[in-house]
Amino acid sequence: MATLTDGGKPSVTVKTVAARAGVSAQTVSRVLRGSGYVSQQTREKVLAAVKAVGYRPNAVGRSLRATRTPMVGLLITDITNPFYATLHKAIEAVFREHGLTLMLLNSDDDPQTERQQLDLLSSYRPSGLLVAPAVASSLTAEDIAAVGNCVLVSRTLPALDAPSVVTNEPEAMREATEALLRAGHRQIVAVLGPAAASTTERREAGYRAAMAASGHEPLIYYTDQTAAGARSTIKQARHRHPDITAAIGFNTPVTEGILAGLRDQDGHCPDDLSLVGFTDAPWMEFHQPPITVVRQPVEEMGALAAELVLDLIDDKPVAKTAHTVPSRLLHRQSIRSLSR
Amino acid sequence: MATLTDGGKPSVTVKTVAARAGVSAQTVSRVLRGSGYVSQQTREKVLAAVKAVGYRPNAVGRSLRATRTPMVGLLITDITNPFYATLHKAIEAVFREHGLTLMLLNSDDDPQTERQQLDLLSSYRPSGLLVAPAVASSLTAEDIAAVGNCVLVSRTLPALDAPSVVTNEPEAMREATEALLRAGHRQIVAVLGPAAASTTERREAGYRAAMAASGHEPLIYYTDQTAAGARSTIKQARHRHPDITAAIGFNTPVTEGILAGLRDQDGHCPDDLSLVGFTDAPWMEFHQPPITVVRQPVEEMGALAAELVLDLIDDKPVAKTAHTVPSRLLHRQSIRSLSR
DNA sequence: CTGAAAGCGCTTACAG
DNA sequence: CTGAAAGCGCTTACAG
Repeated sequence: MATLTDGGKPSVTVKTVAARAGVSAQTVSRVLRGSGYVSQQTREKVLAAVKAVGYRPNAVGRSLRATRTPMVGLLITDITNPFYATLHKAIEAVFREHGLTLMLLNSDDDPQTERQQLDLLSSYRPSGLLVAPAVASSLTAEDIAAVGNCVLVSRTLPALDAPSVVTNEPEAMREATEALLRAGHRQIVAVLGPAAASTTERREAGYRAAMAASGHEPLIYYTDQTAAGARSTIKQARHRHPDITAAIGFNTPVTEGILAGLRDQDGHCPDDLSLVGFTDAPWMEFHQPPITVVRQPVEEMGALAAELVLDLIDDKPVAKTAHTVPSRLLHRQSIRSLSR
Repeated sequence: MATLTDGGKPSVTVKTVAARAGVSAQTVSRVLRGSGYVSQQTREKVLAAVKAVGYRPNAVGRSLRATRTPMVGLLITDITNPFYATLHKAIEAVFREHGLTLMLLNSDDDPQTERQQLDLLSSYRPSGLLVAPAVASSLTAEDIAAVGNCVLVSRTLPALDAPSVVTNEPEAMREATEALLRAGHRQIVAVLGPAAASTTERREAGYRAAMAASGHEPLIYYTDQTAAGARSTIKQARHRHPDITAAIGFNTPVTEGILAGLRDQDGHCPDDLSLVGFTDAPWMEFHQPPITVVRQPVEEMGALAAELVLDLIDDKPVAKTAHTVPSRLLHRQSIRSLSR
């Protein structure tokens, strides 16, 4: 197998094709790109030569000449979070139609790794960038401008005045909290993500608004947004506040962690703890009880974010504001009614 | 924002740095790569110049010269299948340490898309490739040799004589089936993936072996390996064979589909249907009942596959055989005992 | 220890 | 409709 540096056999390039077809290299290029006028006869000769010599285009040469690579980065915190996996799929589908490659980069929610990954991406001179910034992200407006055509997804960052795609988290979270309040719950713990994340802030605001409006005390726990973190957090919370009757899960992993922790304590949902999740997952539908959840339109968010990047690439005007896609509360059966 | 073609301001290259530092371009290159001898004084001058002019390396130029890109492709069927998401994460972690970028490509389990994605990857002249081939994959040994340093993951393909990383599916599946048989089940339906997939073949073989050894009739349904497909399949199976008492789920999505379909029919696990899954997922632990499952060592499989690619790149000998990582059955509570 | 030259594969002006 | 020249940014021999 080839190493990174060995020469190997002389490679097949446009020149090889040109020689075989008896034309010049740029005529080959024209035929291959389908741009400019080429006579039918020449085209056929070239195509035949391409087959004959087994030519395979080299994207690196093309990118170097173009000073841009037809590639967009997707810099997220964790691909094993199903929200991001679904987002990736939706974005990729849009870009593929437009001949753009989506390059997935994991930051592990670590600012240093995030910066490394961005530098890496940036070294390929990509055409655009989609980011869900890390919690303590150190990315600046300049970092992002250096790549260009950047859109934030799900998470935003005050320092970055880029367009973003988010969902109406405050309203959706308020609605979720109100559903619990309406069922008679008063001690409702919100198990959130990292305090510094924009998603936490926005969801927390909705929770607080609902609690304040009803005159009840908010109870908030921050986590690292993972199932393991939420699992120990919910146990701690229930231990310290035995009067908790309901919980809200920040995202799918956190909701999983809440249920796992509850089970660790031999508790049952909804008898011992009512639950509302944020972001749907397949298992929530057939879980016993089925989990009431704020359903985020993940595919729609991905598609919109991709379209915004395409608009930026095409120099179309894009508002540097939050583009909001609505979520809605999906009532299932994880809320126990406390009304008597 | 920049389009793909506009010139923009003159870009900062090694030449810019060289001019600023009063040295030649290849001295800059030497300092940046840390290769060859450079005097301490020169190194400092160059580093200062790099900062002063805001130089950012261009990987495209480097790759063109090297005729290889330090990038390995991961061509899978569906990133929203948590198995692949976890696999991606594990592989990426290994490659990152070695300065290799992992490029994720979705085939949607469609042979045509798979070929397009491989062509795309191949146009970047990557250093290696990891593939879980599509069901009716048309990939040939030549296709793969053209990229080089290829390792198959999870799924294999007879036409491809490449090293592969798999788990001991026949044994693990046999063990899972035997656990059901031991609990007194006789009508056990195996809800598998696509008939043509190697994973289906291998898991089916284990299931058949166990059924044959116990003298009971196998009952097999093939699916498209998605939750939606399995959902309608299990309903159909239970309708046609009302005596079914147990099911085996091919992978996480199929196991989800079985539970969803069971619920659609107002059935309950394990009272109306015992269940064993293949491939663990977080929710299976706290589901009521917790799901008994064959746990695949996904991270380990990913790490091993990555190491094999690294070995191939380094021209180390790698056996073109299946490298097997053991799975084991994790007993939880989704099997109802029928013994009286 | 450092530099001048050449070339990786492609495509963009510029001619004809 | 087609071609000769140049250059995208980098690094590999080859000299000194």
